[in-house]
Amino acid sequence: MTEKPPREGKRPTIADVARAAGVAPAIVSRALSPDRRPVSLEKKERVLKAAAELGYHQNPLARGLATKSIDLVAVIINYLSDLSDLDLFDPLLDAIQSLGKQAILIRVGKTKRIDDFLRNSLTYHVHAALVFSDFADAGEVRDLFHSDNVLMLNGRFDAESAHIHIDEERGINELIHHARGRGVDSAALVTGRASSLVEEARIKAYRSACAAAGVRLLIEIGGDYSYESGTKAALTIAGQLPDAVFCTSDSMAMGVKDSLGRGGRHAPNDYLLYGFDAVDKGNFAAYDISSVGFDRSALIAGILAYLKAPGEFPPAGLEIPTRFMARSTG
Amino acid sequence: MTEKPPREGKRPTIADVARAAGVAPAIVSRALSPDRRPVSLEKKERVLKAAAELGYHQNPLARGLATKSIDLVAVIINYLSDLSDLDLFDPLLDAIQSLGKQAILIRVGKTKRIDDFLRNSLTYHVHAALVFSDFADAGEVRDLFHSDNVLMLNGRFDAESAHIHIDEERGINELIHHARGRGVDSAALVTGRASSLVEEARIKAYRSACAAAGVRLLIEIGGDYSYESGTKAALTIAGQLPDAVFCTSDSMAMGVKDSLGRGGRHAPNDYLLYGFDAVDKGNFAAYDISSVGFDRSALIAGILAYLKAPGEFPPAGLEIPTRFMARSTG
DNA sequence: CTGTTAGCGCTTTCAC
DNA sequence: GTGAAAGCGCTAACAG
Repeated sequence: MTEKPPREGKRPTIADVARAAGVAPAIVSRALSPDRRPVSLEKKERVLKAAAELGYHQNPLARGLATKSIDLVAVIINYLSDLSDLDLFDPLLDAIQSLGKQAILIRVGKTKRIDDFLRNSLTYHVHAALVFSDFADAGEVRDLFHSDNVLMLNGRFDAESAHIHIDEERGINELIHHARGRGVDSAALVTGRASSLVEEARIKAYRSACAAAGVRLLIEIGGDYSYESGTKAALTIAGQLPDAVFCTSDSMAMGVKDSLGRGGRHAPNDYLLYGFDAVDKGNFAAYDISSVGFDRSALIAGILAYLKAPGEFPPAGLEIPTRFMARSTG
Repeated sequence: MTEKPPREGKRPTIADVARAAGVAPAIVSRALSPDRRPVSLEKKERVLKAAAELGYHQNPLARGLATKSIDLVAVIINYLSDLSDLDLFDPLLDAIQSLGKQAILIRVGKTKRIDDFLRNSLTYHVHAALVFSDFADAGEVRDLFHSDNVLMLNGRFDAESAHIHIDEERGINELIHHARGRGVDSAALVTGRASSLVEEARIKAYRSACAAAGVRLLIEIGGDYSYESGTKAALTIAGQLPDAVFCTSDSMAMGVKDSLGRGGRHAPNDYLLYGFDAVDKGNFAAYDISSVGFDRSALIAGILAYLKAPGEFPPAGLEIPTRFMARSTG
């Protein structure tokens, strides 16, 4: 595919195509637009032919400047670190690209001054922002993006903001119910970073479900979702092993399993073990941990619907149910 | 932080700041530039003050159009699916952002017509492209990007292209040597997609290292790097269990371990098991698999150096050695 | 050092 | 349906 721009070293512009096709630049713009715009069929064909011959490709910067829009979707996350991230972001990237858009992945980490590195960046002008990170609430995020197309997926939404909410309560209730049914009387809860609203709600759901079912929560141990923090938490738990250990992430449950296993305590014989996330990619035989999960393709579909027509997204947000998934540890 | 643009509903432009500060637009541009550009200290201060008061933020689209450059780095990958991806891309994102740039993640998948969805996109205009995917060779990639700043990390480099090469041969030689030292005489090799140049080289390295060390390669089984493909491969291997099983990814080794384990065959007693990648995030106790790895921070540092000064990158490319890492399975 | 001018490449009025 | 012209917001080049 050898292409020779008319001017050496420079890429052909719309003006070059116009000259080659013998029409005005505006006609080229219309002919090449995906929308149906008024152009005679004959000229349109001439333009298309000329564009192909010259190897013309639109400059998205110039178009963006003129239209104040850009086919970029910002995906804002805390970290890319968990197995469940793989399950989610790989299909998400695919979905975004299937729309002809591209994803710019913003890893917030523990940055405090997020706006410093957002304000002057392209991110500021994206078509839409998908906020998984809990770094900011809906109002702050709206202020941070030029676009109003902000989809909150971090639980920090308000009346104005589009959002998708994972109904974790339902799955957690099922889980506790299941544990109770297997005779669980006492339990330990291993949690993630409490600074997250989602995590906070998750913890509360465990507490109230336990209370309602009559499961005594002997201890709560703070982790950070990671495998390592699970192994550490288990050290504390081992002292007084409860009937069950609930973890707010699968990775932590894996850590708990290995750590307690080293002390000869094995699930489900010596205790019941429950994780959270129900990762697919990480559903290894050695860690077949009962968990709470949801239909990721439903989430992706919801996001896709939002990206396609943000205006038509249900104002009340979208709700995605979770379900308890029994595996071998509980 | 309430900001009121001079014109209702519109964001302040450089012209607004110039007016407020009583200087010319060009002065504002210079004053706000991160580079040291000729501006009197006094005016610079006036500009900075006015900009702050107006809540001015640069429009990167306009700057990009004028300068033909943009602070965006394209990261081109096949999939985001493996544990080793987490180990690599999380710190990589962090590194890119530490440079004030942002990463646009292109997931090629099995797309054939990659250029269709690249040509008209912003990707075309990025500051640099980091090519992990093996979708194209150096020449094609150069043709695909406006920028000449393409760093090949997929093994498909040529004399002209900047590249970082992971010297896998070294680690593989060490691994085979180690296996041989433990009495391994026969082995099976479980491979990934052979379409990848890196994988092809990896397979060859195993073959020649085995030949050199006197290890008979009884069988080669094609997988796709995934855990599932490892479990499948093990079904074939189980028929005639060799002394060792070499896998070109840790995930496949995990699958092999579980699958053979179900048949009562356990490493390292019944056979030796070796993976490849030496993932950290996925170094779970249940899968403490001997593997080949490299210093990921060295790779990140190399990429960072390239992004900072592509012109000063060693023309011969950068070489990163791998090492065998003995764990409990071999 | 400063300010004016001329674009970057595209889309969008708005007359014709 | 068509095309001239006016920007989008910014920076580079050039005189002053």
